[in-house]
Parts: sequence; C-alpha cells; structure tokens
Amino acid sequence: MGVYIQVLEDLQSQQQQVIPSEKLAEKCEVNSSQIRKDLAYFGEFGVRGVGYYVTDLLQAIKHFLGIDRNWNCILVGVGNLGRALLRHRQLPQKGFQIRMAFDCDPFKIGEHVAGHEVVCTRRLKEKAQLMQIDIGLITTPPERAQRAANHMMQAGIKGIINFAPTRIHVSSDVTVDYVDFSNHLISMAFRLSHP
Amino acid sequence: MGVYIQVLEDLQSQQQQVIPSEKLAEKCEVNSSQIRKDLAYFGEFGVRGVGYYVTDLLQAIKHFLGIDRNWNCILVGVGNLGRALLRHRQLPQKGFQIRMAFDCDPFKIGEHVAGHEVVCTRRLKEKAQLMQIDIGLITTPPERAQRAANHMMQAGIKGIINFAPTRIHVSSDVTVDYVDFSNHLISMAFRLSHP
DNA sequence: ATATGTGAAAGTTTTCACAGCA
DNA sequence: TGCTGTGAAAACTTTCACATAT
Repeated sequence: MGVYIQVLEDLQSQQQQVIPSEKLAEKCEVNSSQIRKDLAYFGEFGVRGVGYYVTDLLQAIKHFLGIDRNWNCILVGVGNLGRALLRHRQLPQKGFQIRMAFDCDPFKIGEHVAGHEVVCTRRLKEKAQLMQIDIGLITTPPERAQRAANHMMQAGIKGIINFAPTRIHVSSDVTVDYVDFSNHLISMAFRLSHP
Repeated sequence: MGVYIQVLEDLQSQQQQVIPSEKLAEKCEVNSSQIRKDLAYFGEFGVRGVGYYVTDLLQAIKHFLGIDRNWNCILVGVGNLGRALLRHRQLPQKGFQIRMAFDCDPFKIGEHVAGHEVVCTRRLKEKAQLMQIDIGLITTPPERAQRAANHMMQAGIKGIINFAPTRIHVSSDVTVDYVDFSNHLISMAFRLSHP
C-alpha cells in the first residue's frame, strides 16, 4: 500500500497527470487488477477509458490511510537506531513528527539529537500527556522494551512500534507493530540458499 | 518465521529444554497448528506426547533458513541509517557480517565507523569481488539507490536489501527486498484511524 | 495421557475475464 | 476504442479435528 504513495509521488514530481492501472501496476510491481480492487475499495476514483488522476488519487489514498494530517510521536531509546530515526527527514515529511526523545542513561539525558532534548524516561508520562501523543517508537535494547511500553501505556498512547527484537505485552486497546531488520536479512539468506 | 528464532533463543537462555506447540504458539502469538505445520514442513522434529526439543529445533530451523553459517554483506550509504546498521550488534550475532562500507561523499571517505573504513563507492567492484560478498545493503538517499544497485550487480552480488524509499531495477538473477520504516508508521496511522 | 503431524474445511487474497462506461 | 470496476475462479493460508505415535 505504501508503494502506491511512493510511486504516485514520483509521478507527481514528473508532472504526470494521469496513469492507467496497467502502468501503475508495472511501477509498483503488482498485478493490475490488484490495484483496481484496492483503489475501488475506497471509492470510484478512476475514469473509464482514461485512468487515474495522479494528484486526486494521492489525495484520496492519503485521506483513506489517515496520513493527510500530522501524527505526534515519541521515541524511547536513544541508541544508534533511535538517533537514525530522530534524524530521518522522511518521517516529518510524511506527517510523522517525533516530539520528544527519552532514555534512562544519565549520560544521554540532556543531550540534543537533531533538535530534540533527551529526557529521562521516568518523565515520559508527565511530558507526553501534555501534548497528545499518538504513536510511540521503542528503540531500546530488548530487555528494556517492555518497560518502555508500560510507560507509553500509562501516558495513554494507543499505537506502539517496537524496533527491539522482543515481543511485548500490551492491553487490548493498544496496537503493536514489530520492526526487525534481522528478519529481512534472514529472509534474504533463505532465498539465496534456495535458488 | 523469524519470531520462532527469537522466542526459541529466549527459551534456550532460560534453560527450557522442551516446549509443546501450544506454549510456543502463545509466546509467538500465532495459532498452534500453524506452528506444527511450519515445523513439520522441514522434517519431523517434534516428539509426540512430549513436544519440541528447543536446542535441536533451533538448530534445524537455522539450518533450514540458511543461517547456520556466516553471510558477507556490504553497505552503501553511510548516513544515519547506514551508521546505525554498521553499529548494530544484532547483525553479526546472527551471522551477518558487514565487511565494508561505501559512500561517494569525499568528506566521509576514509572515516571509520564501528571499525569499518568508509571507501569510495567507485571502488566497490574491485574491493567486493575479492571477498565473496553475498548481500548488499542500500542506505543511500533514494536518488542514488539505483546507482548503488548497479555497482553491486557489477560485483556479482545476488541479494540486495534496499532501505531507500524507491524501487530499483535489477536483472532477474538478483533478489531485492525493500525495507521502509514509513510503511510501518503509515500502517499504524491507518489502524489508529479505523478503530 | 499427551502432543505431534496432517488431511479436510474454512477463510483470505490474488488473478482472470468481461460487462459497462467515457 | 480503452480502461475501470467487479463478480466468479483460482491460488494460497489458516484453522479445525482427529488418527497416530510415545
């Protein structure tokens, strides 16, 4: 789904006005009926005999996905990965603002990373409740991921993306998504071993 | 699939010898027949009435996935994400060694990151052909991803993991995997918008 | 007694093929 | 004519349920 946005934004920057599902499918490397099904799902946006208007379609997809607004995020764990995310320009560009960064290491507290002051994790609830935080990013070592999740839940955060390679337990009204690089390397190793 | 390894290694470090599919399913947050199907797929490793021997199973899964050996990797693009990957201790721990780091920025060339000297991307082929490199990681800005992929193909690399948010084109004997954080944030935004 | 391995059933996703509209 | 939107078919995945092994 995110591919559509990627490719459509590309087309937009190339001043391409209209695209038929067949061409879009090619660029996204999926089947063209797949695209038509997906796009028809949230309203009839295509024009028969013509194709899809790039700008209108992008708008519609973004609205449908809920990314035609800003999302407030916080990050816990200012290690290598945490810093990479704090400095990543793509995220704010797409409407995901990391508002604050937390860590429990006294040596890191007070440090500034890409314009964010690093704050003690214990102050997460107090700080995060003030501004409405939507999404929490966990980039701690695995053994501290659960604690980070607990802090986030106490602050009323309902969406957690866990980059630490461990499962976390959350109450049923909280959505968790797992991101683990190693999995991509593992799956690549598998594919290369079974040609 | 990677979840199994995560959980089994956890069990191993807790000295747990045997585990039935039901318990394993709970920890992996999947259905227990799912697990039995998956595990039966590469040989009968369970013992009826008992369960699975953790160590043997781990061994078998790792062998099956092709991660009971070392994989030589290189990285192109020493930005924030590139640095995070170079410093990530989990990767070598799992058998993925990043052997060299490349960048085309003259200010970065010669710099050392986590024990890796940064080398000019033009010298990729020359350098990478010497040691057998299996996997290439692209962490460049999107506009330089295709060039990085071309260099990798010239060096005979057959597996590419692309962290840049753009599609790349490769010959049919090369496997590409895409990793894009934004997708996880987008999918979270979607789930939080449609409760 | 207990827990695997596996056919058969249910559910989901992907693709096909074409009617219907610009 | 050209391309969308969509039912129907095919392919794939997940779950159930139980015969089978220790």
